[in-house]
Amino acid sequence: MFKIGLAEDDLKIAGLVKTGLEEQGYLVTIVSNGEEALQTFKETDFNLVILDVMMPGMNGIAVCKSLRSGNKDLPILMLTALGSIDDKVTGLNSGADDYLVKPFHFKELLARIEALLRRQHVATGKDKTDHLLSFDDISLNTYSKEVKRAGILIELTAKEHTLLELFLRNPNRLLSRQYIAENAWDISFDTGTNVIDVYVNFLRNKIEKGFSRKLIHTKIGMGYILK
Amino acid sequence: MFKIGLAEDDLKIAGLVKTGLEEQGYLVTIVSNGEEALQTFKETDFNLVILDVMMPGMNGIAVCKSLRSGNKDLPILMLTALGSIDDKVTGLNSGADDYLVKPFHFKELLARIEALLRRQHVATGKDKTDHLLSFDDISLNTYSKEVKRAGILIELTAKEHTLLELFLRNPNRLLSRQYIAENAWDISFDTGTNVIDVYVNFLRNKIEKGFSRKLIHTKIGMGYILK
DNA sequence: AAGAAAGATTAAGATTATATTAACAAAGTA
DNA sequence: TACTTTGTTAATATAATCTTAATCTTTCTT
Repeated sequence: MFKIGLAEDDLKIAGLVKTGLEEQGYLVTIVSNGEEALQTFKETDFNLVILDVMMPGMNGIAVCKSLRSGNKDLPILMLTALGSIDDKVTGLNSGADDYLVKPFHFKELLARIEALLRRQHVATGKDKTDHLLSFDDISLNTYSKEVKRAGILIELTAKEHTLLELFLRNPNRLLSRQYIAENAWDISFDTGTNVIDVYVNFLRNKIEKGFSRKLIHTKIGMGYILK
Repeated sequence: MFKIGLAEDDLKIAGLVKTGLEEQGYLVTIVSNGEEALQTFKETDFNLVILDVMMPGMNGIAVCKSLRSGNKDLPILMLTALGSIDDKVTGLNSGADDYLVKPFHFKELLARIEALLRRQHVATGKDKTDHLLSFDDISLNTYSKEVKRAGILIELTAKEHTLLELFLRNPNRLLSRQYIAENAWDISFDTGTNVIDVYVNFLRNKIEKGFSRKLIHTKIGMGYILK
């Protein structure tokens, strides 16, 4: 459940946006001037705020700067009737993440909100679609434990699954045998075992045989990498 | 130094954007169709990519989706002549972070790029490029273990990689054989070996052959220096 | 300039790393 | 318990890397 703050003095617009967002399952808090916005949105539990630039008293730009100085993570979307380029640039430079000009289509506002939230969540690692890992044409669902490549279901054993998950959580990154041993097995010292090699081989047979692109590559003397 | 990828088939626009961004200190790589975009921007060292939606062959939406599946972090900005709301929504929903309609003002593009990069930096908490070592036109990614010179991928063995990394961590600094032996090999006393000389030679063959500038220079009686 | 020292280059052999297979052990299931 | 599946170890084959040592080239010293 995402909590969105909306600072907008035009009550008609505010109401429409609130209704629309609530239909999408968002929790919306409306304020109608800059001071109130600053006061309310300082709270840490807002996932995103929408600021109108033109408001009585403190304007959106000032609110944005002030919010930014206290909370660098908060996604801020500016909303305004001003359409001139300089206004947009000023808005974005004051710390906003996006800028939308009125009149706007609700659909576009929604898409921009989603883009911002998506990014926020990817970056902070707590994406709501976190259980879906994918790379190239392979995907792994940590809930259903289903693995598919190019749409084709692949059956993996528990260890193979764990190993693939480790690779999918670290794409384009070389994983040393040591690292794999610690994270997919519970080996913290060198036991002289070759389980990892054997399992990489098992995994390759299942996810690469019959497909043209290789996924797991060997870097001799270093480890394995998914790319 | 941020590296930006630009996929745009209109060479006039591409040129203008490139020039403008380069004036701001960005490094810009242009491609002119979707397939090329996918191929080039899959590389791990782009900080942001700009995709035109309408391109010959694979379009921007498809490129965006595919890039997203491999790299969740990469900021993507879509650029297009289509101004309809549905196009914007489709673009944003395919994984883009922002969407700009042509004709646009360069100032706005720049402000939006800066907003995206700012967010990226804030969200990841630290310089996202601290695993990238570089000197002149050579770069080494300590995550993916990829080495490139002037954009060309160079395959190094484990020892060669370790040796290059040592040089890149000590640019413009003379490294004695003793120092190299201790840090890239595990030799702490003089064994009378010439492995280092041999490996510097191997490394030179891979990173200097075919390029005009020398990187590793010999200081007779002292050691080697990267400059 | 000649000889000595330092470094570059090459090739062969030693060493190590990896892929693959099979056998065995452990765990789960009927 | 017997059977099946999964996980682990070990052995082998193959390939790549690393090291050594010999020779060639350049630089330094006298």
